[in-house]
Amino acid sequence: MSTAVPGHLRPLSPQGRALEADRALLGRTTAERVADVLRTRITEGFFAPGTRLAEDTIGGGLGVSRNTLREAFQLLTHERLLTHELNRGVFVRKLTVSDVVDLYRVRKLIECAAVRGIDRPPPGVERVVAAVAEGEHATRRQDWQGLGTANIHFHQALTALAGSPRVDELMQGIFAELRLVFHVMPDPRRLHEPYLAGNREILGRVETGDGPGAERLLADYLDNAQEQLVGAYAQQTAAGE
Amino acid sequence: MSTAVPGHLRPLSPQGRALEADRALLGRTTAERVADVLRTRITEGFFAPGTRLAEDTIGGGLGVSRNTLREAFQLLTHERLLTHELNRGVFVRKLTVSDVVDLYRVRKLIECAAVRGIDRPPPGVERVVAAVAEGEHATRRQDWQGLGTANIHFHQALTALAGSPRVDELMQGIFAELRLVFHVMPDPRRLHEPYLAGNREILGRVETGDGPGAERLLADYLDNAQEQLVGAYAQQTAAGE
DNA sequence: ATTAGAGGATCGTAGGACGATCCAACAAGA
DNA sequence: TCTTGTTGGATCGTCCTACGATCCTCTAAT
Repeated sequence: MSTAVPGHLRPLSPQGRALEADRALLGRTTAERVADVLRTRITEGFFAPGTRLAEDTIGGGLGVSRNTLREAFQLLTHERLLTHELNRGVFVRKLTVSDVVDLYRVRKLIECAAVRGIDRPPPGVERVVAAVAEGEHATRRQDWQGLGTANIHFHQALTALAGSPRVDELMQGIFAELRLVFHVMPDPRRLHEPYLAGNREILGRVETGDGPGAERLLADYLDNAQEQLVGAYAQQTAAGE
Repeated sequence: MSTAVPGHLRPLSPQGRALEADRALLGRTTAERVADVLRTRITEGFFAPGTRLAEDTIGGGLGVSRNTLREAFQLLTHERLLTHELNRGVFVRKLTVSDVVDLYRVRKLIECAAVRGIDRPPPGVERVVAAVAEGEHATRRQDWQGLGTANIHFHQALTALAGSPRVDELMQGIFAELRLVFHVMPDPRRLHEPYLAGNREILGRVETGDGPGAERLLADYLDNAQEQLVGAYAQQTAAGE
């Protein structure tokens, strides 16, 4: 089951605060760790969309009981990474075209709103800067997979500007779903490289506190990306069936 | 576990379509039905925030096995209605003041964005109209609890204008959390009645296709509501401890 | 070729077991 | 008195087994 931060321990001493990071390793159930493993496998493409994850096979392979595994499955089902069909089992999610459209609808709504209000260099820009650098680094190494990841980090950093834990969580899910889409697409370079320049441009606006400018760029950026992706994805999924 | 719509049955005949509504009762696991029961209990205030839900007690009371119950708990934990503490069990969530602040941050972000783009009477206004009517009806009957519900319906209808299933789902969770807040507040009339006029006013703007106007009203509305609620909630929670 | 079964695989749910963890109460020591 | 063990009970985390229900596939009969 999922962990809550126990809020009633004791007032944190400085040393106590230093250990806070390690808490993630402790207060976690097996189911959560299993979910972590599977999540990674899925988002990295090891389990392709449509793959069936049988309780027996996976549970046996990971050495956990069916109960525990089912809890992990449920976690991931809630994140929309798996779909669950009654009496048939769980499958790696296969997104429809209209899913992809909705993904971009949400992105436009949230990401644009997150930057619109900016009127000075906002707290949290460092993460945006870091993500752009990460993308350029990956490009130099011709690591297109890594570029895709950096791209996602860029947009996560943008949404983080909204300063809302709930929005961050929502978008984390959105981006995880997006990865599912990316994994059925060929040629990751063509998929990700075109947006590198746009990222830097948007970063420029954010750094100078030009929220409306950033929003405009971002909106165009996302419209473009959606058009590209949806077109290619429609073909891809049509071909796959 | 959660149910996916089986997409491979057959093209729906007219009669088949008529039965679609009943499917909710069938293709659902026990865990989901249990979650429904508990969700209702929680949002209606039967289980107050902070209440512990012991596996034994609840499972025995509902006549389901621990496995199933744990799945239901997990569902609700994901909806943030329960918190789970390792080796201690699950509790009805107690929101902090900063939770409430975040709730309103998200509402402002989403709801405003949902109405901003409007430039003509949008599809889906009927639901907004209906919600306003529901609120006025409840007021006439002095049903303040019902007014609160109508209020939530109003805002759900607004967010639905964005036309995004994912946004709808997010906001459904947000409003469920909000109910948790309402239940620790006394005097539901003072809590909900002041916003009745605002609702109608906003509806007016939406109906005439004045998106920006609706957004402005809504932003003020939400700022006000947040201020009111946070102040009272801070007192209330401080008093409760 | 279509349809109706039969069989096998897998899921949904129940129920039991046992170690691990937490909490409260109590005892010993500074 | 306050602090620091110690102990016991309650509850959780995880595993295991079991069995009916459901779905899928393959075969046999029309």
